[in-house]
Amino acid sequence: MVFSHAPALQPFVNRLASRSLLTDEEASAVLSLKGQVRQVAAHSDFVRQGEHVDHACLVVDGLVGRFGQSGEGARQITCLHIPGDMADLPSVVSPKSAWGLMALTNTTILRLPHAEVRRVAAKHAGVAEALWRDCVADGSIFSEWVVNVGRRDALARLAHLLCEMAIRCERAGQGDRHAFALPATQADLGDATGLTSVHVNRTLKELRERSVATMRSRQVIVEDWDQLVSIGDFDEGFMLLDGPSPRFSEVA
Amino acid sequence: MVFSHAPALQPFVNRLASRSLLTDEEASAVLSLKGQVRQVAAHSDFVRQGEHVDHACLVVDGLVGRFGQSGEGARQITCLHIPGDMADLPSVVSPKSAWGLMALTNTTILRLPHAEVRRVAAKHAGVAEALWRDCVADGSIFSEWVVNVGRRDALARLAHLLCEMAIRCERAGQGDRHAFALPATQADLGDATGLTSVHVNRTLKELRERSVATMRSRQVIVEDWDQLVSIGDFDEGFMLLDGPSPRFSEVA
DNA sequence: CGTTCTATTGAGGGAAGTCAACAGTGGTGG
DNA sequence: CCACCACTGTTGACTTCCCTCAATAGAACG
Repeated sequence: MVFSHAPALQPFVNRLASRSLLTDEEASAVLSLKGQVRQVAAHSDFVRQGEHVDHACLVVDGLVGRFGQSGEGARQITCLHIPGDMADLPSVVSPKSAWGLMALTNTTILRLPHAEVRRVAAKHAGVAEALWRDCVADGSIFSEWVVNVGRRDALARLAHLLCEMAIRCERAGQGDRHAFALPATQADLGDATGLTSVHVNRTLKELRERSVATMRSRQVIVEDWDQLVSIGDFDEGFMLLDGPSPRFSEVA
Repeated sequence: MVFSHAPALQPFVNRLASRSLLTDEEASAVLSLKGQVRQVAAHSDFVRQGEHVDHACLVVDGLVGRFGQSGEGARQITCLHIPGDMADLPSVVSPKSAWGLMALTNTTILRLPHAEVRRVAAKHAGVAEALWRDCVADGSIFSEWVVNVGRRDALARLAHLLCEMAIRCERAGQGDRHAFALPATQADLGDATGLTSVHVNRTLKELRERSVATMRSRQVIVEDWDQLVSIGDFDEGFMLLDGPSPRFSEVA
């Protein structure tokens, strides 16, 4: 059953509009995309690595992890997606999924057929440009995660992750940087930071004891933002938050 | 001085064409891009993190590292770029560079003004699509690096990196997977894998003693490809090498 | 109201880091 | 053409951060 998903799509349009200038026509073209709503149970994979997909998944509610797997089955989350994110936008352009997607908590997604997205992108160059830019923003986050996992110790890694999620939740209108939802287990955080759940536990304890941040019942409370930023060596430059880039679609 | 850079651009067109279908007109539009050739000395940065750039850098010859930095100055290379790669293609769409670029060896680059690239992308939707897809391919590699650095031990990390570079060099027509150039120091490899140069040294020694691969005078000799793949837990799926994806630019 | 996740804590081990010394290697200038 | 110097590679001894294993407590769920 297909009807207007505009309310579910609005956060995604907002996300696009934060980095790209969209005309009203383009914004409403995106808002009028048709798709199917799906519920995904906590801890279940809904896109497998290597699978060919013909739709993209917009996170409407919940939390999604994009992950890769090592041969021994160890999982590494490479990005977390919150409501308003298109978790596998790259698949629109490259339909064989090089990653898996899992729901970390009970999650609602909107499945948008590639054909739909492609049609809109083909018709509106400004939309194609915005989607391209959105992929670049995600790539920039992956890049920073390589730095995080490769060059920072456990305390800094977790602090960095919390900073990133704080800013992203704030911008998405889901709480603010001092209090936001992060419905992931300590094991999930370990998969995101390249640590074990045991070490995540000890590290969170240290952040708590230093009165920097506390995580309880899937909520993060940041008591000392500046210290969290300092411990996490966090510079938000990689998130590409400087406002819309000039559009070039119309240039002759 | 501006003249035809078609020979320098051809490898880039080949790279694009390996993942995207380009018409002859589109290919020649890319080939006719104007730019400036620059020499960059080994170990020098030529794009700084956070800098606003107005051109993209095509690697013509040599080896380039894309990197991020932690607060203590520790460098983490997030991607290596070989000839034919556009090292900072994402900047075309997001001109504030969230990463730095360094030459690992004496390198020749071709600086292509964003305005030029944007003009061609705006005129030829198929080129825009190909560039978007190229950014996605790079993003997929970042993602895999997160997995590599986060979930594999030193031996596997290096083996994985060698596999990746072997395939990429082979596809770019620079040697084959059993013998290719990798003009990086052991310290550089450490920056790429999140290890210290000392540990890279010990680990390369082990690969050598196991008769899997040898690195000497900036050349990698792979003696046992299958074992290298096995040790590195390498699955080339993430490189998006399955041939051109269908193009959607013309769809009404 | 048990069952099953999830969080917490301790003890011990191991992979990689740090520090330091020395050996190759390659480029440059006298 | 050789001598020097800076860079890169190699190896050893010691340290540390994080992992592994294991046991228990707490929370969520039916």
